Amino acid sequence: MLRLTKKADYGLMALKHLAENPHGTAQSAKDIAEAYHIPASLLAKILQTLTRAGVVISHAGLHGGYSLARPASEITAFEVIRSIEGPLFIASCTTVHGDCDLLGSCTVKEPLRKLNDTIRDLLNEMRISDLCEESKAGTAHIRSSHQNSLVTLGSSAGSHA
Amino acid sequence: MLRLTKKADYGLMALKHLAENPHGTAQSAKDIAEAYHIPASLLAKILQTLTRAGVVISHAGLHGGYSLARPASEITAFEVIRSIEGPLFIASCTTVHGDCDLLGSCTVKEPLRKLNDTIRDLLNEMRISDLCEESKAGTAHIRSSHQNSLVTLGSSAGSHA
DNA sequence: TGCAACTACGACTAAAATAGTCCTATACTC
DNA sequence: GAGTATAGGACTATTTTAGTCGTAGTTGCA
Repeated sequence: MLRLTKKADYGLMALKHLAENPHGTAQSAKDIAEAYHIPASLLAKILQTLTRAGVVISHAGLHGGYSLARPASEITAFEVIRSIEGPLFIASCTTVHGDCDLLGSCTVKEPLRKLNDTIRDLLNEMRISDLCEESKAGTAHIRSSHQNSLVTLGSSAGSHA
Repeated sequence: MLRLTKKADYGLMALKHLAENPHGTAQSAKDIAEAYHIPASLLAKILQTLTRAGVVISHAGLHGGYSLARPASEITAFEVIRSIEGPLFIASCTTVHGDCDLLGSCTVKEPLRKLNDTIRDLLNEMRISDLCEESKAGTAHIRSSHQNSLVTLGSSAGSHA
């Protein structure tokens, strides 16, 4: 449920890759794509989108490529995903303007809007630098301040699969 | 981003409808579908799925239909969505078994898994009865304990297109 | 100056998921 | 047994996602 598209996945991976690049030098879409075995031309388009969104900086020409526009700690997962996937809403009936196909007859829109806000907020607090820490530190923490209110549910959720 | 399918939407709406049914008598898929202007045959299939999942009880024959298998307060949004959409994971590369298309090369799987867990937990705490309260009480609260830490971002998210 | 390596971007095709329909069988009530 | 309902599989249509291609523009360097 609630799936990210591959493009968003690839985008996050590429940004993480750039963030981990020690020298901050530009890396070509092709090189990054090869590192993760993803289609180079597709990743190129994704990085172009992220360039327009101001998340990365592009550098054309020989030895060109992409680099982060800001420190990894200042780039949120939310802006990356929204840049790539566009502004969507969890309830499929609702559009950007808050409209609803079903108009008055849709009764779940409001409750879902709150859920949507919460998820957006979670993504807003997740940074590219967090992705790096995760893989380095083994099992880390996305945000310690959340843990008391949110991660409590880890136990109550054991009933799935 | 992170969109629910229409089927899940319809399913939640139908369950909310059943939960609000004062007498607890069975309601036919056709009647519910007409109330919300959604395709009757599609809703019928969704309700059949929910029947198999043990969320609703079906009653064939004249004056038959569907009713909740349990009190609305004991049915979570999570089980409804998972029943309808199947067990998915937020990272598109990951399957039910925790596999990843990209295998070792996917670096964002782990951090996203935590996000996935958190979202699942949120859905687990959201009950059908909550959907009903929302629309009655006007603007209610899914979980008051969330508001201080999360809903702050409503403002910070206004910066996009 | 000219080539090679890169980004930029729109048009396009392919594949997969979602949405919705149809048909037949079966169950139940009156 | 007639009528109304669920059960469910097969099917089609639509939309979204994924990925490709071609061309144009930019830059660095020999």
